[in-house]
Amino acid sequence: MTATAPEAHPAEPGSPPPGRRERKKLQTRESLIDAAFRLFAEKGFDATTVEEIADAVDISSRTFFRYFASKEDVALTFQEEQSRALMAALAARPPDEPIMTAIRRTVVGITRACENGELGFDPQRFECMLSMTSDSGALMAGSLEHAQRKHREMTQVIGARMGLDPATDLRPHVVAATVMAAFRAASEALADPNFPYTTLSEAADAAFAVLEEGLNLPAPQNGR
Amino acid sequence: MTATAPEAHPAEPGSPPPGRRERKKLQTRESLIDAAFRLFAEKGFDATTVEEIADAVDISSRTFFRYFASKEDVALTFQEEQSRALMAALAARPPDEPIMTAIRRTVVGITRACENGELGFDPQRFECMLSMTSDSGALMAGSLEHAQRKHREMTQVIGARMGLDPATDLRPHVVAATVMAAFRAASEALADPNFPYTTLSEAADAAFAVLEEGLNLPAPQNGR
DNA sequence: CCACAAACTGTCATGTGATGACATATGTCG
DNA sequence: CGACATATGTCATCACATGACAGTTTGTGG
Repeated sequence: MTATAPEAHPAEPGSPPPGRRERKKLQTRESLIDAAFRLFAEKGFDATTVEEIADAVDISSRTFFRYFASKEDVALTFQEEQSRALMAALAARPPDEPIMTAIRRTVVGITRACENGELGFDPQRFECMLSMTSDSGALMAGSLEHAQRKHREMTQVIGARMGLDPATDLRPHVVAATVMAAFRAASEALADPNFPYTTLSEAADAAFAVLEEGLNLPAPQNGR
Repeated sequence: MTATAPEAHPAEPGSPPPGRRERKKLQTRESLIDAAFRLFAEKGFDATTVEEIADAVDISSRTFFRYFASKEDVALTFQEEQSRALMAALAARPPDEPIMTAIRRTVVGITRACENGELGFDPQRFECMLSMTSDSGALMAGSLEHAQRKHREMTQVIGARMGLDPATDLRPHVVAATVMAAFRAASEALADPNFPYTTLSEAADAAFAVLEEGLNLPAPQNGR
């Protein structure tokens, strides 16, 4: 968690990964993720040990840690892809949209894509992540920390879109944080059975709607 | 982190703790916190081991874990007190204040109190927490998770103040999340030397100001 | 094709956080 | 004081994580 990851990213160079070595590495990595999520879904995050994951792919646990910095890290690959997609989609929105509108549409769009499995991975993983995250405190913590790190990138992207320098203007920071917040509020509402929302994208859309209405207003007792 | 805490709270019953046993327990607890923060300040959070903390108070490390559920937990006692104070202060605001205004004043007030040591603990701890949290990923994660848990209480308090039921209305959730977000944005701005803020309370006030102005507006190139 | 360098892997050892089990010491109360 | 509850220490154990070293595979160049 705390240490720097072993940069085992999906690889970026030329489309045909030059050597067989690279291919094998990628394959091992994917197998690990697969096995991990299978076990997570089956026994939960905390109850799954690194050794089990490693055994499932027939490598030593030591080697596992050469692919992922921590157990959380495997699960977080998911959020990593998600936020990568999100950032890209945001950058592609028409530049004349007001910022929150652009963000709302982006977030809701990406979330929906996740739910529908249009993002290159099994939508079951999406659901798996959601439940695991609320079950395991450790994963929750890791997930929040990951979001926090992404937050910084997000601030840059938002700043660029707003034409404001995040180094000197607070506004991009506040916008970025607020977006995360809306998303988080949506997650909680989704977990609560009292709410009518059945999908995260739906709940997120509602949260953004609240945000756009403005927050300060409803003074306690009189219809505003 | 993930497990439930050993409910070793400051104790709540009659002002004079009945027996000597309770007193000793309380004292041990305080000593542990003291020793922990001394070591944290000296060597950092990650580099301090539970054994060292325990040794400093001359108890076994096993006993340490009977007082605190985890190493993070010791550091988080701080945030615990802080959010307790915050929640109380919020509930005490005049009920006719618009919600965000009430929150802004509460948060800024409590933060200032922390900075000035008016909250029953050494303000150095405040600073210590700030730097530790940004240095240690583990503590950062723990801190975020703690905030997440507090978030739920906060949502209730805010809901009550707004006269809205958090079980069926998204708005209290979004407000609570947004407040946390503003606070977090302020923390980051404070860490960045480019910003002119020298205290967290100052940065937080600025963040809330941005929030009150509204977020959606600045379309990229033309004055809104 | 062979030799060499680089990189991947396994094994072993170690440190740390966290928890269960059990015996012991200490405070509490009749 | 004696019975009881609770706190603590010791010991054992597990899981995550990392460093060190050796063996193996792969890529490269003669």
